[in-house]
Amino acid sequence: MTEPAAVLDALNDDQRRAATYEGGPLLILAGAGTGKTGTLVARAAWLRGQGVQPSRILLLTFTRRAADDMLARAQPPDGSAAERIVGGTFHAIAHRVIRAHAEAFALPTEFTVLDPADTADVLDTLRDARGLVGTDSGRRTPRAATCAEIYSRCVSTGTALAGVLRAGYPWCVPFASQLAGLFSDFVGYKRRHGLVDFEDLLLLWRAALADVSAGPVLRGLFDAVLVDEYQDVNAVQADIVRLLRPDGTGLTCVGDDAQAIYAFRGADPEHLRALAATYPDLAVIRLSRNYRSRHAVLRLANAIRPQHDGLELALTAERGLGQPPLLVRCHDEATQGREICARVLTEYEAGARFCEQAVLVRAANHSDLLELELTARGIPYVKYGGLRFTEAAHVKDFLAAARIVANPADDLAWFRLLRLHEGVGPVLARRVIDTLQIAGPGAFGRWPDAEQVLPGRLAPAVAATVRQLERAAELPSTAERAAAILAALSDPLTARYADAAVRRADLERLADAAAGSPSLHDALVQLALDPPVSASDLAGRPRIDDDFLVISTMHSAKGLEWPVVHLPQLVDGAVPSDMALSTAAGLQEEQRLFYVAVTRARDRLYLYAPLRMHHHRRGADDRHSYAQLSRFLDATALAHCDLAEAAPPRPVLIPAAPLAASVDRDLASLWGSGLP
DNA sequence: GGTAACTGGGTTTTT
DNA sequence: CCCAGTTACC
Repeated sequence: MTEPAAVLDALNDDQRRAATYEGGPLLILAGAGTGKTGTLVARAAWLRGQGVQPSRILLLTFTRRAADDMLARAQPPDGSAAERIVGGTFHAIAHRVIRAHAEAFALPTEFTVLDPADTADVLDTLRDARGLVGTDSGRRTPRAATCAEIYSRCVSTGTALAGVLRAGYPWCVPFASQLAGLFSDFVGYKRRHGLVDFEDLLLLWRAALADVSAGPVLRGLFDAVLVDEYQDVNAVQADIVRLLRPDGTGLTCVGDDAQAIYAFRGADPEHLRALAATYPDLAVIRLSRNYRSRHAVLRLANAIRPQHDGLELALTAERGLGQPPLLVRCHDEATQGREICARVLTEYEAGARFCEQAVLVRAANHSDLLELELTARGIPYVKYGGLRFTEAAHVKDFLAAARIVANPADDLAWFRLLRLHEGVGPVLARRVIDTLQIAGPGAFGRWPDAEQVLPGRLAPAVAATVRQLERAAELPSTAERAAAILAALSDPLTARYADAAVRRADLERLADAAAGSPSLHDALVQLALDPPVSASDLAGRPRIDDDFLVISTMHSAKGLEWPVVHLPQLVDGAVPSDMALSTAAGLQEEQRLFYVAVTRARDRLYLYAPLRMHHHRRGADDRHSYAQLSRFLDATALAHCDLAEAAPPRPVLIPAAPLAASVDRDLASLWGSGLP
């Protein structure tokens, strides 16, 4: 552990003032790249120096990576419990609290945590009863995942259903009463089955903190609370922080309202702006000396940064002038793909390895064409964001089987596992589950009855899987159980997926990762709260000599930096996303997202704007449209950029139509042109 | 009656 | 590419 004094010596004046602030509640307004993490770590060290026990310091973050990062820097990894700072994501800490007092929350000790996909599955099974299927009087009903989003938005913003629908889902307004019914069914279902979703984790923690007898106990566990990325808290999380530190003593919040990009999951930078009203004695310390980016990059960043009264901030460069961002106009998306490849290679030859360069996109599919081009040219890349590993079908199958082994009463898991078998659809699966009376104890014991429900030709395969899972439940170690589950799924997976071998390799890694947990249940909670971003993520870091270009969504890039950053698709409809254009708030969030993307670059920043956009459509009618340069690149912003034109597409040397016609004539001659 | 195979329409971001 | 509706098969 580094001594507090040494940690403080490494700080600049503002950072040191923040780290050693002795008054009441403190807001550190930390711009991008201003050494926020180091300051927070130093503050934790200073608090220890002031005699605060590490175990009485709580550090709340939004990603586990951020939590691990800071904990690793703030304390030795092998200290005793009393020497360790308590840290994690809001959800992870909530889970810890609830699990420790499960009986007070009327939950089984090993309650199941529903991830958002599980939530959508539950809603899917419940929505028939509320007439939320198919097309209702010509209108398409919201999809299960959309219902889940709406539910989550209501809860995490504390807004009534009607308001959420009006603001964000106007096309669902006609279904308001069905949705209301669905949500109340959903809550009932969760309570009956001992299920807890992400929102519940926070709600239950907040309820405990607000409780007359439990509140003071939970509050009293900590002397200091440090909250990272405060601009990303939702209403419930803001309440939790307030309940943890009602008078603000020992509270430190770090954030930057210009980097708030999670409104879609209920976050609102107003909570950060409201801190001053909540705590009249709030001190605000700004960190504006930027140690990441060159001055030329920061000029653009400062030009596009949205400012708010009382929280203005402009970044000043500590790393020299550098080159201005380069805006490259491209004929179309394919040209853009070639152009990015070319510039990635130029940078590579100039000394920037692939892993020192990142392509940041607004939506995961914006890199589709680029990926084709990268593959064609043999440039290795890894992609972050977009589809998550745990959303792949085979991973869900494995997790369902694991959930059955951990808790045979999990009927949602049974539903998925049974349908994995050839010939078993929703109706048969439901019947089997009803026969097994899954909700009660001893479900496995009733299997012989359930087998009678299945047609003779299907029963043996399903029975084999179930027997193996039953035996897996009796194995002593997590590792053995995970292996047994994988073995049980072997046959059905092979039958279901053409690429079963690849998928099995994924699952072997998953099983290995799970083997490290004290119990199968712990492994499942871990996976729900902190899903691996990709299959490669599970295997640990790629080897040190491996060099991959990084493709990431702008959201997943938050908090990271690269020497060279490429930002494609800077046209209206992509950046900003057309999904966000209808509201002023949506557009502001897009602008903050663009700000986040720009401030990831250390040395060089490339902006790309295709002038012609391709729209994927099945069949022959692929369409193109002419694209407007992103509205974020107005005259002020462009004044800080250099401009370039991409190499034009190759001219057409031979007109294609006559060639095609001659090939068609040759083909026709093979079977004669006319039939008798 | 129930499942699989096909077809047509819609695609953001994630703890 | 996923999802929902339709059709064709057991």
